[in-house]
Amino acid sequence: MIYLRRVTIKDISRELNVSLNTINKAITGKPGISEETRKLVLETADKMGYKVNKLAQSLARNPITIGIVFPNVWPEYYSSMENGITKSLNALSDYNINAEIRKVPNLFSKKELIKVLNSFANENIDAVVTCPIFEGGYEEGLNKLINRKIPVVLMGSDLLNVQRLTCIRANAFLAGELAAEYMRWLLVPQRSVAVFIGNKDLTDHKEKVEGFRREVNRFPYKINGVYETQDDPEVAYHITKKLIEEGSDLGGIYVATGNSVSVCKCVQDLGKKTEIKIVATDIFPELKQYIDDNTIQGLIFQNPQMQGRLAVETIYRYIAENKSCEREIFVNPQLVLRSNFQSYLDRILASEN
Amino acid sequence: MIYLRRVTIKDISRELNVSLNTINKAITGKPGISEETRKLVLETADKMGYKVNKLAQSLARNPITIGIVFPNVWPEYYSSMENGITKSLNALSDYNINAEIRKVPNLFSKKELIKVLNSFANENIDAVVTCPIFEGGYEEGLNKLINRKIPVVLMGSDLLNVQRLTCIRANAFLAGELAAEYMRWLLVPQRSVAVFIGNKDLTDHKEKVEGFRREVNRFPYKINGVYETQDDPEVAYHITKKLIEEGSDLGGIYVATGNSVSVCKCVQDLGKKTEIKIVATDIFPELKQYIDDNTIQGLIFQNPQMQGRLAVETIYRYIAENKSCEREIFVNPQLVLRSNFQSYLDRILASEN
DNA sequence: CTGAAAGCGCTTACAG
DNA sequence: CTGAAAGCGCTTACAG
Repeated sequence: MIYLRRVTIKDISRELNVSLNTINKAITGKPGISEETRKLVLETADKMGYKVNKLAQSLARNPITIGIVFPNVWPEYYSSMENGITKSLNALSDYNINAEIRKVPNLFSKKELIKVLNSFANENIDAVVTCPIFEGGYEEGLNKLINRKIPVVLMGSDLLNVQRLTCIRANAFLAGELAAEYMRWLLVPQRSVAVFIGNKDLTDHKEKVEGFRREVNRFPYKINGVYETQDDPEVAYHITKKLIEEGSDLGGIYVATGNSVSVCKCVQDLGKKTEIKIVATDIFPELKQYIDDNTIQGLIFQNPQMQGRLAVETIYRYIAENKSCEREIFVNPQLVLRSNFQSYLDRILASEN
Repeated sequence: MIYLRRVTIKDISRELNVSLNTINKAITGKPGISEETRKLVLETADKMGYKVNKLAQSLARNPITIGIVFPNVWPEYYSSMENGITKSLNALSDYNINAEIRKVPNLFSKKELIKVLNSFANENIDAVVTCPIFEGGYEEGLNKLINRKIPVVLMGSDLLNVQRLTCIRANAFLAGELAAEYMRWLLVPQRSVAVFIGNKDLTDHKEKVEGFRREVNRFPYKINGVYETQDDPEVAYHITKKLIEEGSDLGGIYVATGNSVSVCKCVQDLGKKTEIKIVATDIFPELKQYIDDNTIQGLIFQNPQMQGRLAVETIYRYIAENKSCEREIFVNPQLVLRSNFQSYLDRILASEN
């Protein structure tokens, strides 16, 4: 392979005897030239094997600003996501792109979220990333942005009644399936499994239950019930305790939400560690002890960091490079056991500083 | 966050009344200025919060060429690796970097490999990536490069007696551990497990066995034996058949190398599908049917594509950005089950075009 | 050891 | 609708 100088707009300019400005307009699809000229330029560019140099492009154009807003909860999930966002922003910092990150207090802060979205609409922001939690209620803020042609990327869960650019989220259905498939090997015959979620109204949690159900149907075991922890560690502890004391046939718990630490504590407190198998969700340092002492047999890692990275990269490509994107982008869950837990944790912690 | 113009070398130049060239020399560590000036420039740059713009840098400097050579075998592994390499080269194409990729016929082509390395040494190549398979025998070619200060990155396995820049490889030990930990749940009590490798002399395969052994020691099951398939599907079939016909207590097979398809076929032919659990290695389309019909219960994915990506990115950072790198870089294996197999396969296939 | 100039490949006002 | 010029932030010969 011999090094070949790349074709540049100068080459096209020379070839066609047309100014650089005209070529730029043709290639970037900007108005102000005749269709005839545009066609000629595009054809010649294609023929000559021209490919735009993104570096030169970024260097020359005005900076891009992304507005980002998400709830200040579930640190093991949202901090990791923010981390992914920050990481990819840094990676793109030379590309003349920057961001404005804001947070709203909790999952239920719809009004606060709309307020932030409105302020983005007035601040000359080029694109917005946000995390809706429930199935609706954000339209007021989002539609104002969309009407102004500001692309919106949703993360975590989708909204059906909003013309967002794309939605990036964990494949929750697959997470549920994977948990059920693994649980099958852990379970002693004739035992049933309880599923813990945060709240039945959360799309993400609904889908996990659905996936888990579907997969369980293939196997000779049953779901004991689906329980809402309301994201409260005490509730999680209490439900676990009640289930165990009921003396049912409980053999496993799939914790599809946070609070797995409470569940582990309870199982240990009641001396049921070897009897009840636990498959939990997400990876964070507090889980290490429960992994090491075999209270937890497996984890479903949702890779929130990757979701953050994809959000920034997708927007960048859309705005700076004019590239279309998939209507939905899924991040696939991974199954993590004791032996590889540490390697995941290391990677997460390493990327946090 | 208000948009702040970045500090550039022009700003420093103005501040110190020193030419751009001098500042460039100070910052890039090039010779030709006094220590005094260098120190002053570096301190001022730091104080002003200067960060180099890599885009502008790449645009201005001469192109970088990487020489890459690996054996033309194990397509499910090396093609994926090459794919990762090509992908990241494309991603970096605007950065004024290109590559020269060569292949040698097989695992044992030491002489051919050395010949390619020698030609790289004479071709003004800025860095070399190669895949040694055995523990030695490549020194002649590698040391010539290293003596000429051309950085060498090893992939797949390491060489102890060579001053390579870094070695990027799958964490084979962890792959073995993970396989053993999962196998534990699959295995019916009192059954043993056979381990299939390609060749006992391959570092990678040795380490897998070691990791598998270590983890098995924690559990109440035994290793039936370690068998070499010599990368021959017929040998793999034959060994499987012999083991099953011996009527031993065989309950599972960990296929740590290629040829898992032969193993599956044999197990099916002898009607032992439900009795013998299989954990195999790598992900490729031919495995789909054996995953779907539950002949294979799990896969250890070594992410060869990621290894390729990391090789290119590491070299780029080292040469273009003058960044040091870790002495060893490990890619961690992942456990894949039936429910998420398709999502991995899709990703691999999608990235192949 | 230091500086002034040209150039990398593109975009962006601005003039015609 | 089209063009000539300046500029993005750096590097690279070359002159002094």
